[in-house]
Amino acid sequence: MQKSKQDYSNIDNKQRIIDAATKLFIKQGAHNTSLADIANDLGISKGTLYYYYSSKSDLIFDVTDIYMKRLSAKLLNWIKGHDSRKQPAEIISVVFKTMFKTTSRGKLHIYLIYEAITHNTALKNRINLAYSKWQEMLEEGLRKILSDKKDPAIIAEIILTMITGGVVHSALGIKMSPMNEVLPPIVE
Amino acid sequence: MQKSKQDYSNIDNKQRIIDAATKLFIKQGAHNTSLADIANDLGISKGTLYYYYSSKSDLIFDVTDIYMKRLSAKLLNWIKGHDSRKQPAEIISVVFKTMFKTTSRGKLHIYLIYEAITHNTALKNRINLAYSKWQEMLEEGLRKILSDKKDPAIIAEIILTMITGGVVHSALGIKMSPMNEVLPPIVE
Amino acid sequence: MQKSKQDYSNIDNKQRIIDAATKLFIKQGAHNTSLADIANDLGISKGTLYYYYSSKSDLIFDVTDIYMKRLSAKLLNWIKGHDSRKQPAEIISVVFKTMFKTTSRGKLHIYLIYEAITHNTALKNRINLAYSKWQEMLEEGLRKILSDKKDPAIIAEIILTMITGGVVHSALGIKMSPMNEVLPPIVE
Amino acid sequence: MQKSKQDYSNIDNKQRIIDAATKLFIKQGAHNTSLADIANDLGISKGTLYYYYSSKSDLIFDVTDIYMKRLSAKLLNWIKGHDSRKQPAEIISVVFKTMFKTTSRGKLHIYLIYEAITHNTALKNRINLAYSKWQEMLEEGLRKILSDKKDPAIIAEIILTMITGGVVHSALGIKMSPMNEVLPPIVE
DNA sequence: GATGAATGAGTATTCATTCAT
DNA sequence: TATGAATGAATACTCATTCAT
Repeated sequence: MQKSKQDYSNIDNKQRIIDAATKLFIKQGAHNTSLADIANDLGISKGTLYYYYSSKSDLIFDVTDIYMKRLSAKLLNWIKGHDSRKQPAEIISVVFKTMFKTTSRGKLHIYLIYEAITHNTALKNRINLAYSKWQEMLEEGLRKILSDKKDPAIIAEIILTMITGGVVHSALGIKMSPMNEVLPPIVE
Repeated sequence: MQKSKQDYSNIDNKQRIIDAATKLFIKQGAHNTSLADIANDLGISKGTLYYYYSSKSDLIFDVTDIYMKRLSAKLLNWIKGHDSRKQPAEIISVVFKTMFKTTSRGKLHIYLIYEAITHNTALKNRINLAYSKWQEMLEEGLRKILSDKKDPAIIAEIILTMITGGVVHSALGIKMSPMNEVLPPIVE
Repeated sequence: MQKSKQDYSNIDNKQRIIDAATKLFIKQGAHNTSLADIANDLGISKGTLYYYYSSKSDLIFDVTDIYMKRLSAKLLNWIKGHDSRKQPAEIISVVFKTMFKTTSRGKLHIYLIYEAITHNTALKNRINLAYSKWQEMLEEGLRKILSDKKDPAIIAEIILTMITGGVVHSALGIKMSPMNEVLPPIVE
Repeated sequence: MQKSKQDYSNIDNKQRIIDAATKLFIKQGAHNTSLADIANDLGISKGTLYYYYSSKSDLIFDVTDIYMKRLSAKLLNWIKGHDSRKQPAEIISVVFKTMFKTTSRGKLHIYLIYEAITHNTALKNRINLAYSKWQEMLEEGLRKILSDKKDPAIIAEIILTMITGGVVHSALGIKMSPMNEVLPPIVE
């Protein structure tokens, strides 16, 4: 029992670190956030940080992992829950908005992608994995609501690409038209 | 005369610096390229670099500026030159290809956007400006080839968003369907 | 009874620690072996290590102590056992070989000496003690096999110095002639 | 001219750094001397140190190189200058003493060897090179003063081994008999 | 006896920037 | 114009040691 309790607290501490890191990454990007920043934010020593994470990239990986899992969960919820009596554009608009809102949360998405691209590593694979899972989930969800003329695979790909592009544009402050104007030409 | 000649050579030197910087930014990203790297590559001293650029972000700005101008020029060429007898999807596919011929050029795009987002500054405005110009140009070009049912403004926006998203996906190594499969549901 | 049993196990644990430390010191040197390395190797916690050894240098001392005792024992065996009908050079060659069978063991010798020199302490005295004992033992052994013209004290000193030098040279990869070519000018 | 002057001062600065490093290495060993120590000692910033030496091991290499060259020069002087009317033991005693004195200067010799052994690299080769040169030089010198019965190569090897061993012993505080008692059994 | 957690001082290295000449 | 030299603040990472439980 004691052991399990200890494990639990250990996980809690890791979670606390991830939370703080996520918060700071959102503000400044991973590259511009030092381990000292994170330790300071948590009121712990840098040494303690290293007790839980033996390198900065390990930490970045976990931040990414958890972030991606959260997005996947949201997508899954949507697939299970959407009301098929509505218009396709309207339905998809919800996915888009949900993912977009989470995604554009402080540019984290872009920062993590940047890390993946510049420092190669496992991160790229992790993000790739997430994207192919999303592609599958979206396809499955779209199959139920699209007319037979549309290929769910292609539409899913378009939507994913637009989500990524939209996140970047939003971080750049480029204005986007509302979804109910943008989506119809694609899905209807 | 002498002055004008000096100015000219001054501009040449700036251009040389920008070229070297661009080359290195493509390879390693702006953040991971030191001024020493650039100076070395050119065979000049860091001091000389500072004679032409009083800070690293000034240099990054100029690199971005020139890069964006070049992309705009490519887009303009397309508008003037495209053959309106072809299918819309096919035509737009060419835009995409001309703008980001190589993955490495796509990487530069992301790197510069990253700098713009993380270090705020004038860079963001510069990129914004480029994007709105592209939006206009695309709209104008699309007006000639789209059926009346489609709104060129919305389609232009979709295409631009997909270009940005596509560049990112390609840098991540996410497989994309060929444009001529992706675009039809949107433009036809 | 219980107490004695506990003591016994306590000694066993210390011995296990010394064994692991020795193994790692041979590979990486004492300076480059962290207490975490040793604890990991043993599958115990760093805390436990500190239960048995209150500082790293205490541990190094014990490693040295046991190592030196083992070498002394080998030398003693030689003195008791050598066959005086053989040539002196041949006999002494055996001493050398038994003491430093492997280069790795030779490396340990140097590493420990380095610790003794850089961190002064008791270590230097401990090693000194070993060397004077070896000097005595060698003298005694040589007395039996050398011709009367040779002073066993001086010859013993020469041999010990050459052993130390030889160990260092071997660790450096400096080629050495075989002992039976080197020793004759000295002992015969 | 100005260039040559600048080069010269650059070399002077490198020399100043090497001198300070040597001094501190003698006191504490290379491993225990931080670059901050050296910079402080010189009253310059760590950044400046890196202007001249791009890594610590580069600096250690140069310290070793210069130290080895100095020893080689001393040996050369001896070969040119010794008086062949004296007894062999007496002559060699001078080499031994000269090298020994320089060598035992603050344990530097051992520290550098330690670095070579633990951190492999180019250092080992550099030291190896020095040793083989010394072997040759000693051989040449000995050929002139030894009786025909002695093989100069073997005697040179013995002497070098004893120098290395003697340096270590001296750093450990192990007493050595005077050379005129130690050498005769070897060279006469 | 044993351990997990926490620490803080230290270490090599990087880099944009400044400035006298 | 051009540069070599100097800097100092920052950064990721290491490790012996302590201590409450």
